[in-house]
Amino acid sequence: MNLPAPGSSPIRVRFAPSPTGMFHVGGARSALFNWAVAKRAGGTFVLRIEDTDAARNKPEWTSGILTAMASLGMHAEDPTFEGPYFQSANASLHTEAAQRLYTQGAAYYCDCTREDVAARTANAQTGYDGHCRERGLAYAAGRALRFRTPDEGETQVIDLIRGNPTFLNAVLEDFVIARGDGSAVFLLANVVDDISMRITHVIRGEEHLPNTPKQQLMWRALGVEPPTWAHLPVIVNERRQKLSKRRDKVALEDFLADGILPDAMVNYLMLLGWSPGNDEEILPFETLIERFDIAGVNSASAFFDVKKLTSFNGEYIRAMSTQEFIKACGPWLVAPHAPWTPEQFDEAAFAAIAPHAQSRLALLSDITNNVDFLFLDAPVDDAASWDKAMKEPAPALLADVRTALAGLETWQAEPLKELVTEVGAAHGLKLGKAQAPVRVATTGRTVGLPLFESLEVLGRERALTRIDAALTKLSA
RNA sequence: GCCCCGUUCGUCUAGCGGCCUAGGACGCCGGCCUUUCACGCCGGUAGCACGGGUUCGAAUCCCGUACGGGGUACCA
Repeated sequence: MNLPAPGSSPIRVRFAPSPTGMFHVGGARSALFNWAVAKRAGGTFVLRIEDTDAARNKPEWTSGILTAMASLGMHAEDPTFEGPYFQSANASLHTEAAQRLYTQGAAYYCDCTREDVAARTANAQTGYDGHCRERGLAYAAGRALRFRTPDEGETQVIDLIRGNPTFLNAVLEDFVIARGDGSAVFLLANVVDDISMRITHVIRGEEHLPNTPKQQLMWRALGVEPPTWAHLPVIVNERRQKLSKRRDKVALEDFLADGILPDAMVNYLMLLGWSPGNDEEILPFETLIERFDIAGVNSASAFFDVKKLTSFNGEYIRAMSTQEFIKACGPWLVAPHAPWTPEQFDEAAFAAIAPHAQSRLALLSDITNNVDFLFLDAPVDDAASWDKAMKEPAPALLADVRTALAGLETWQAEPLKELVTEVGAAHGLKLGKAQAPVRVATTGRTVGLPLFESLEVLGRERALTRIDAALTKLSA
């Protein structure tokens, strides 16, 4: 393991995800909070991949984590970013530490089987009963190493978020720190890694809080003062259960693939469990970092509200320049998202219509349906829209519009609007009603981008062809 | 069972003993604007889990209760 030179930076926070093949939004928030703490304090952000189960780990999972973090602005190129390190690379240090604890008398070997323990402790309130504590067993294959927890006193955890929870040492069982084959378990490995990387702040999910007193005991047994902890509240679904990848949508990449902008995601995630102050919520990441205080993070679990995320996204979309917006739409203008071919796509037409789309989208992925009428040979066939718009007096109106359109001098939004207004009036219809059949005939849908701007971009020829097709369909 | 954590509008939160007639944001509802749908603007709805204390005064401090969550593996 490639360790940093000592004394290089005052604060070192570590983010330690396990590679699972997907980057969870909860993990993303945790990474962001770690990152913010490191940045804010001018310290170092250390990324350590907990690849303990190397057999099940796949290299692409690790790169997936790196890619996901980079998409949110946490780049390995950043001078305050250190790593990634791999837990598996530190294995020899882990077993050394276990050895040391045994030599010191802080740990002892135990040959009890799970069944033995269960039979003896059936009615007890704590787990392991300390059966082998004083037996003086030496190491032998199959014997686990247990940490000798104190019988009295209490262990106080210094936690920036939840005050300082204290645990009675008496209820801490003598937990296993190394398996029968000599390898260290996660609990110990973590402590050894954090010590060897000189971590000063551990910010992680609250599911680790009950482990913390055990880890603190090990830090001290290893001769090092424990770090400062911060246990983040979990993120829950609408049923108040911890977000699970089996039942909930939690993959960061899924949200990005749906057209959530990374900046919007970062902004939203930073506000889950924390608030930058009284008023504004939409703030650039730099400002959020400036105001961030891990001690101000709430201790209650928070619901991941996709609606609010989406609303933020809409604001971010509207804040972009037209050029940025056009660029951001890129992925949704080609297959598999778009139903048209590259040959059918018209860059200039898209650029012309883009500003009208930008002001009304909440999700980038919605761009496809909004502009498909420009690139498909015929408007989409939407029966509901057709039935709604093509009632009487639509046929007669459409025929009149068609005739007038053919003779229109300048094919531009303003004159087009005047024309439909006039024809509509002749049929006793306000523009709101009169535009509907024209819209459905040319775009296929009852709702969409501003009609006359759309027609302008569509062009006279295609507009007339489509209206003719609609008239034919109506008379059939 | 045992241990730990939590509880302010539906949701995310502000609040850290008087500024609270509890503020903002998302959602929802209504209105304006309007070529549909949106955007934008204006307005509205709705909350301190419950019960005891402490205090001149409590959403804020303490103790219970209830309800939620997490942990309790030779998993991570």
